[in-house]
Parts: sequence; C-alpha cells; structure tokens
Amino acid sequence: MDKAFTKGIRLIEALANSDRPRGVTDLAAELELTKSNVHRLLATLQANGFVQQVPHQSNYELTIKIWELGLRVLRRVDLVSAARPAMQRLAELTRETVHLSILQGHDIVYIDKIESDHHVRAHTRIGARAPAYTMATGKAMLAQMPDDYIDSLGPDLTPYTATTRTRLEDLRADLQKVRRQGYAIVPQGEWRDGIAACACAILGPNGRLAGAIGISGPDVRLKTRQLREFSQHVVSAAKDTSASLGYFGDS
Amino acid sequence: MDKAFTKGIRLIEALANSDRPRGVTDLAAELELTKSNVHRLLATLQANGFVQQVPHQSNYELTIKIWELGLRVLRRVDLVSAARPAMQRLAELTRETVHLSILQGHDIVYIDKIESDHHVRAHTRIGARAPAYTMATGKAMLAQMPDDYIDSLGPDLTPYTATTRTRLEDLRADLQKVRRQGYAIVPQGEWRDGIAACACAILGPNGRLAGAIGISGPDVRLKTRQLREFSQHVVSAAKDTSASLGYFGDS
DNA sequence: TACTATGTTCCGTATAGTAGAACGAATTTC
DNA sequence: GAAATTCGTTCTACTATACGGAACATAGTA
Repeated sequence: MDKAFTKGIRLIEALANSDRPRGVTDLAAELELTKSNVHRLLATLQANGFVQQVPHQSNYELTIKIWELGLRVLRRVDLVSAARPAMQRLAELTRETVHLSILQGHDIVYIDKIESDHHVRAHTRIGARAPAYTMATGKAMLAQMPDDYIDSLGPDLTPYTATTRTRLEDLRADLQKVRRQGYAIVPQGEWRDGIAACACAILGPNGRLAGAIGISGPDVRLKTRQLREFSQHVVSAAKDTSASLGYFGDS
Repeated sequence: MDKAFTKGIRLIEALANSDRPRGVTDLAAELELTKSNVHRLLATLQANGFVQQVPHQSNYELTIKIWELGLRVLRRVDLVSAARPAMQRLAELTRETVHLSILQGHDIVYIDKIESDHHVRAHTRIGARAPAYTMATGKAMLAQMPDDYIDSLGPDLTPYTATTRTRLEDLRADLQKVRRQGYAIVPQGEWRDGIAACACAILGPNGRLAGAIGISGPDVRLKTRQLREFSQHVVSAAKDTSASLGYFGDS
C-alpha cells in the first residue's frame, strides 16, 4: 500500500484537526515521521495548492481548497437540498431540533440541522460524528444494513451513558424493533445524557440507504409518549425526502 | 517531490470533480496512469476512509470525510461567522446580493453569500472560484498585496468580457485607485457581463488580509452613482468584520 | 459459448522516498 | 553581545517501495 500517500493523508488530517498553523518539527513529532519527510510532504501539498505558509513565519496551514472539494462531494450526494423542505416542516410541527445524518463507516455524521428555538437544546455541530449505535438516526440506518455489517460493529460496544447498548444482541433487538415500527426511538441518551430522540431512515433510488432524519431534545420535555406522537411526522418527513430522491417505497 | 502522493491528490480531485462514481479504467485514462496504479491508490484511499465502492458495483466514489475536513478548515478561518452580522446588515441596507470572498492563489473563492430578493440576480455558488483581477472583491484584496504578487498575475491577463483589464498596468491603476478610496468598484462586469459590484477588504489581526465583503447586482440597477452611495455601507461592513476579528484599523 | 470490457492480483525492476546529518536563520539565554 | 538552542531547509547514499506490464477473474454482451 502506498506509504508516502498514506503519510500525506495523515498529514492532511493532522492539519485539519489543529486550529492553528503547525511547524515541521511539531508535525513530525505528532505523526512520528522525520522532519525531512514531513517537509517534503508539505512541499508537495503546497505545490498542489492544499497548504500555504503563513507569511513572515514558516508555519504551515491548509488552504480552503480542501473545503471546496468537500463542498462538491456534499453537493453530489445532494441529500441536504432534497431534505430541506421536509426538515423545515418537521421543525415547525415539533419545534424541536431536526437533524439530517448519514452513515459513514460505523459513525453517523450530521450533514444538516435546524435548531430548536427552545432555550434548552442539544448542542451539536454540522460535520460532527458519533457512534451510529448510540443515536436514533444511527439506529434507523443500521436497521437497513445487512447482518454482517452489524456484526462488524462488535464484539463489544463502548458505553457512553448508563443506557448505551453494550452487547450486540441488545442492539439487534433494538434494530428489530426499528424494522417493525418503521422508526427509531431513543428515549434516554445513549451517547449524551438527557437527550431523547426519534428518527427514520431515508432511502434513495433502488431503495438504497441515503441517510436519516430525526428530532432530538431534552428527555424532560421529550417523553416517550411525546416521541411516539411525533414519530408520524418524522416518518413522513423521511418518506417525503425519499420520494424527492426518487424512491417511492415498499407498499 | 512525492510522486505517489501527487498522483493520489490528483485522484481525489478527479473524484471530487465528477458527479458520479468512477471506474478504475475510466480514472486511469483521465489521469494518464496505469490501471494498477489507480487501483492501488484507490485501495489506499479506501483504507483511510476517503473512498468507498458503491455496493454491488465496483465503482468508486468519495465519502464525505473530505467534507468533514474541509468544514474544520473553514471553521478555523472563522471568517464566515465573524462576517455574518455585518453581511446581514449590508443586505438589508442595500437589498443586493452580498458576497464574502477570500483570496486563494490568484483566484477569489466565495465562502458565503446572502442573496438579493430581487428577481434578477447574479447567480453564484458558494465554493466557486473566479480570477481575482476581474472581481470587485478580488481587486479590494489585491490592493492589499505587495507588488511582486501583482507581478505574478501577469504578464498578460485573460479577458472574459469587453471591460476585463488585460494589461498589468491597467490593473495596477485600478488597484491604486482602490487604495486611495478604500474600496473597489467594478461598474461593468469584467468576469460576467452585466454585473456591477462594490467591495472592501477585511483585515485580521496584525492588519493581515483576511478576505473581502462586497455587493453585486445587474448594472442596469446598480449604476456608478448608486454604487458610490452604497460604498459607505460596504466599507463599514468590512470595518465591522475586521473589528470582530481583532483589527481596529489605521486611523 | 466466445468475446469484450473492466476490476483485481502478481512480480521483477528501477525509481523515488527514506533517514540522518549538515547547514542556515532566527530566537533565547546567560 | 556571544553562545546555545531551536527550527526549517537542503543534501546525499541507500534501499525499500511504488511502478507497469501481464496474467487472472468477473461480468456483461453478441
């Protein structure tokens, strides 16, 4: 496997994860590479416009070129614009925070959200990740995946709160329920304490999983009864989005 | 210079620029590489989570991991959130499309915008590029750059409309004027016909160039007189943004 | 069934990346 | 203000690594 390329990728990630320009020695230490190696990789990145030196210093930082590329990737997926109207409606109906997520490896990634106007709200960031098996949107999506994929999550699951599923069989039971009822409910936070949520999968052409839409808020406000009531709106938001992607569902 | 890394970067760009999953042979032809080379690079990208094969096919596409990295880069710059309030105010005062750009190489890149509610509007996309010397925001930024940087644009400039500056000395004269008056005006489109614009540079800590804010619209509505009138609002929007970045200006 | 096109694997070879040391510039310490 | 430290950059000899051609596998097509 391409060693230099792998190193270069790790270098890009290291630069993206730090919020200030970095020096060669510093980066070399973090990545466990030699200075000359890092220097050469940086020169390559610079020649391709991904990295620049801050003027009058010799620290390096990423340019926004990588952001431009990322935007195009998101635009290709196009889930954000397809889901926007349904998200808007869902936000108005429930007055809770609405999230749009996709499945990425074993994590969910928020690609869009509409914040609740309540003062107490779950704070999340677009672009952030969380383990799929702890989230309502994640469970809604996992329920669409084949068994061997679920197996690959295990054998044991890291607990983040007291209610996190730690055994694969518990998770499988949850997913079975999701498949039965058509949506996922997480009444007590399994990732962050105090957050309750309800979510439903979005399917694209050929019934392929495209993402999930969900609402979330503090469990003191969003009790199970309330979540069940909202679930119909979540499901129809997901159905509408699926339809605008060109999937008109089973039955 | 790292050959494998450079090839990998070009591969990422090729994937980002296409709006459908690509095959190995196809990519190899475009990049003028051998199949085995592309295949190996794709395997490396896949192992690092940047690429996935679409299920039941063997085409490859970028995951949104690149988008996540890009978001972090933009967040570090943080110009978008610093400029938002000023952009909002500017949009309300002028009712024209407001753009936020940065200088990237020899181009400007739109990183945010607020669209005019007029029916006729200049259509641009966040993330899009244009040659700096043809845009109002570009000229506002170029006016902050040292002479040798301006030299590097030349010797000759590509014309896009009848009014595009094609000689460096004409551009230099424009920039001199920008420096004198503190803002840039492009009364007749030098990139796209029929677009008039006014812009001002945003400076960050130590007076370093951070970006530019500007308004633009059809030249039939935005005549020079009107642009001059709006220029004060543009300038104060830029000043406000500079201030919130921690730069409180000369005089 | 043969044929074409495309993805994947293998392997010997030469090239391209590697590490370490030396250099130079800037900053800090005494 | 000289010496010492730190960091970015350049150079070079070595060898590991990426290279490309060819063989193989797998569809999809005629």
